[in-house]
Amino acid sequence: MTERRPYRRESEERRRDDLIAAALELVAEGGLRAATVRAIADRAGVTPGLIRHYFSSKEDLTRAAYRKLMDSMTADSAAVLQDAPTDPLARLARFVVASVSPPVVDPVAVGLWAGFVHDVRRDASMREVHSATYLAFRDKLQSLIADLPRQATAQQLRREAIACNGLIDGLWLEGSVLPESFEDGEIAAIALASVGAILGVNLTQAYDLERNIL
Amino acid sequence: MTERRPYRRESEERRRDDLIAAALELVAEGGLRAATVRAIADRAGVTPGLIRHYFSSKEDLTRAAYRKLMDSMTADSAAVLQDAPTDPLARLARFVVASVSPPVVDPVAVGLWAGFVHDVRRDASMREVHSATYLAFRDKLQSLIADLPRQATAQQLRREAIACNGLIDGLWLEGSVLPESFEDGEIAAIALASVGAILGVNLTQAYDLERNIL
DNA sequence: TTCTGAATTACACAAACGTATAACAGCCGG
DNA sequence: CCGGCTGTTATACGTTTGTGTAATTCAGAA
Repeated sequence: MTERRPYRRESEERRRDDLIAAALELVAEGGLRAATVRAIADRAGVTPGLIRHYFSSKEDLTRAAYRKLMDSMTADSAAVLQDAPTDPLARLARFVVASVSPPVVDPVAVGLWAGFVHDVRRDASMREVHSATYLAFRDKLQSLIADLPRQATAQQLRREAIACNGLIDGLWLEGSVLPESFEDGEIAAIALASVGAILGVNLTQAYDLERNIL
Repeated sequence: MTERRPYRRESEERRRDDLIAAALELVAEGGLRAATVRAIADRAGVTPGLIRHYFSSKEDLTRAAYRKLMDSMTADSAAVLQDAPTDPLARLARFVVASVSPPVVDPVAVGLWAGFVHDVRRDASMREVHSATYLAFRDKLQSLIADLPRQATAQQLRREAIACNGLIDGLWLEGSVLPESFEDGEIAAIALASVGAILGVNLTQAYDLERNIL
């Protein structure tokens, strides 16, 4: 007659969220390899069997976790523009800076992203999630660029958006993987100057101006 | 009396190289998870035990494979400048284009890189390999920029190199993960235009000019 | 040709993996 | 206060993992 572990019954939504959160933590720390059924259950404070009660397989949980990650990333970048200024230059400047600063730039996020790369390339449904998120971010960037007081063709707009998005991604990558190689604010300053150069506008000035007003 | 598998004795270098190559193939295909001792041995045409004869542990083999990957990447980028023109603008243009074109831009390479990210962050020796390779590439880029007929301070040079490197990395990433989202040569054209804009020079023209001469 | 030693195979082992199933216990409607 | 539904735990199974060790066989030296 051994003691049986006491437990609480939780709502399905709560349990699924907890399990997904636990899985993401583990993937961030040690890659998908570290996110075993037992480790996830332990982190979430339940026993392994419960996972299969809420997810038909470990792969199912993995997909759910990836969706959650991507959704929260898009939400973060969108939140920056919530109370943004009306001046197009200042809006773009703020968006750029936010994209290469914490919490977006974060070793954990890169680890998470890297952990899913292989599954994204293999699994069609995960690739779809990835593609949608990526294009949503780029489209938002492109709309911010289109609002600038300039003249530009559609093709030029597209290419500028791709370039700026690539620059942001690259700086996001480097800043996250090798954070000790850069001074505070250096990446943000570089991002502003470079995006401004690509677009032919002065983002640095726009950012500083709006900052001083506040 | 079962039949024992026949085999050939090979040099240590040959065997180590084969095992490393097999490990890299598997990591590229399915991440570190797929690179099991047995799978690597099978791919290399030997039995699993042999791996531990040449590598003290699987982790040891992993480190060796990562070093090999990074070394070959630096070698690839260096090879581009082997028979490069003398004009600084044309040299930089060629380097930029090569960095965002095959074989550098390659889904396999991104998969490989992503597969190692976690181990890079955890293991000090792997982080050192990563850091050295990254900085070597950026330094090369910075020296190419410094050769341009312009005036620039040391800090400005550093930041321009970081920006261009980030842009190249980002385009490398996007072009590799979502190759179907871009037309042929589009990424190269974007890279030339954007790097040129960041540095205040016309790289597109320099690239086309040198191309027409050949 | 024979001998020797090192490269290679073969086998074994404990731990950890994802999965399946049955037993328990918390909680809601009576 | 009490059944019964089901969320949850417990346990077990077959596979695969990395690793350790002994047996074998290839290739060069003598």
